[in-house]
Amino acid sequence: MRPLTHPSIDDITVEGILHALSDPVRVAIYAQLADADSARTCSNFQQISDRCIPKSTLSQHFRALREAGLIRSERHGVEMRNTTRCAEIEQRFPGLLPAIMQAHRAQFEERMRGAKKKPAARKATTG
Amino acid sequence: MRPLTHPSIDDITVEGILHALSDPVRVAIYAQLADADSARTCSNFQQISDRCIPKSTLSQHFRALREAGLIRSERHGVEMRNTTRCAEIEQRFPGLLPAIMQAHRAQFEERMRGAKKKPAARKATTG
DNA sequence: TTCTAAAGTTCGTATGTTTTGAAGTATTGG
DNA sequence: CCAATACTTCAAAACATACGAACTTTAGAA
Repeated sequence: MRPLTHPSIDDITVEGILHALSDPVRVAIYAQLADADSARTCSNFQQISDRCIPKSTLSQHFRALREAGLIRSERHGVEMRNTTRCAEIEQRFPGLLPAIMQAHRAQFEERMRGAKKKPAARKATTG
Repeated sequence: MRPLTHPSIDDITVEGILHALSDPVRVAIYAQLADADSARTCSNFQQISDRCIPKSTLSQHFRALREAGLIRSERHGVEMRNTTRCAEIEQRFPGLLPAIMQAHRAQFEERMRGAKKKPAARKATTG
């Protein structure tokens, strides 16, 4: 088992952050970590999530977040505790994470509202 | 040539925006479009960019931006004029794009400063 | 110590996405 | 109609992602 690598704060990139958070599962994990202190471990998140995501897939998602510099992972006994690096990132890219998470919350709430009335609606303009 | 499709404002997602802007070429295109009114066409951007990016690749990048809802493309004669949809997006996800573009600028300026002194420096903590 | 369970990680493969040269499509001007 | 311009589409290779199976690490029990 290769040792966990975390990028130094200076090696964290905007592109890396955006790519990591452009996945619905990863942004949900990150939101859980940032929001409360719940879902700190891999299986903790697996239990909480409504969708059934395999362990191996979740492990890769945590790795992606870690290598993008968004979270820090530490082994505690048999489990892996994950925490956000939001304070560091806030210093390097002020306002970035709050704006993304705010937009994410807004979208989530909008979907909740939409789910009550119209089960599925698609639209697209042409030209 | 299939007609251009632009998502309606309600179908634009945070994940889609983040994914589109997680590519260095696309975020550079978007920055050009948002910043000045330069680089509005595909070949216009090709001339401005320092890297040599094939036309077909650029075309795909413009498509990705368009389908994420970030830009609007209109044919004017033989060329394609691209404009940002930032006003619409600002209404739907307030603060998101400004924060991303601000972080992008900060990173760009930092790279410019770094390029003068240390040509290449990598660091990573372990554990 | 050895066994077993729990929590993650890694590997291999199937599947999906991205890049790019070559060929194709609109549009304009001669 | 023909040539030039400015893209777009296609197809194949390169690269990335998902997930089951097998593996590693740690803790606690026997």
